[in-house]
Amino acid sequence: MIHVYRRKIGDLWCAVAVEDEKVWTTTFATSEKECMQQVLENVPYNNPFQSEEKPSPLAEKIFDTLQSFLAGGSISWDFRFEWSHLSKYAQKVLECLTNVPVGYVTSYKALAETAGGGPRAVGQVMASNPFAPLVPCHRVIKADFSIGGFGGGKGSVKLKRKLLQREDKGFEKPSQVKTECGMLKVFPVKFLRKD
DNA sequence: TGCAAACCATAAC
DNA sequence: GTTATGGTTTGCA
Repeated sequence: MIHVYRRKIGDLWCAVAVEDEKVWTTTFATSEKECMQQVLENVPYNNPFQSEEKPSPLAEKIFDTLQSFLAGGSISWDFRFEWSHLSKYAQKVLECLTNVPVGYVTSYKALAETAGGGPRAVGQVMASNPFAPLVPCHRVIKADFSIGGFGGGKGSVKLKRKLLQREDKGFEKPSQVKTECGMLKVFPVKFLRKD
């Protein structure tokens, strides 16, 4: 049985779906309705699930993590994602992405160069990212440093920008990080085009 | 700038 | 097997 929980953290709604010690999906949105809708989309359709008020210890831990993340902190990865049902390629892209630090962004292109495939394929993976925002899909932008798209409704691109600006650590120069697939280029949040 | 064509993994037929 | 579809990129006017 999969259990779904929700909570309002700051000005955002967050929700998680967990089963035993595994995390199926996490998500966030500006409204409770959107948020719940997104979680349900990521739970395999014929799996039984139930929605509950009182968080399990694991859910509690994830909410704590989300809270510190939304306050601008980094994430501790001491829980297990259930992503074995995702394609090999998707797993690879998501794994690479987890290495992008707070205060930096990367591009669809750079991610494609490291994880394989093409920029649009990377976009596909982002669009169906089951672990937002823990797997930081909001830190992926277009190669020209414009903001790019973002899942989940209308004002969501604005939300993406807001999240990134909240994460800005004042870094000045591009860098690269090590991933299981090789080096990945990352850029300071500052590089982002204002528009 | 703005538009068309190439790009690559998936989902739907 | 084939076609359509993106959170894209590039080239060329």
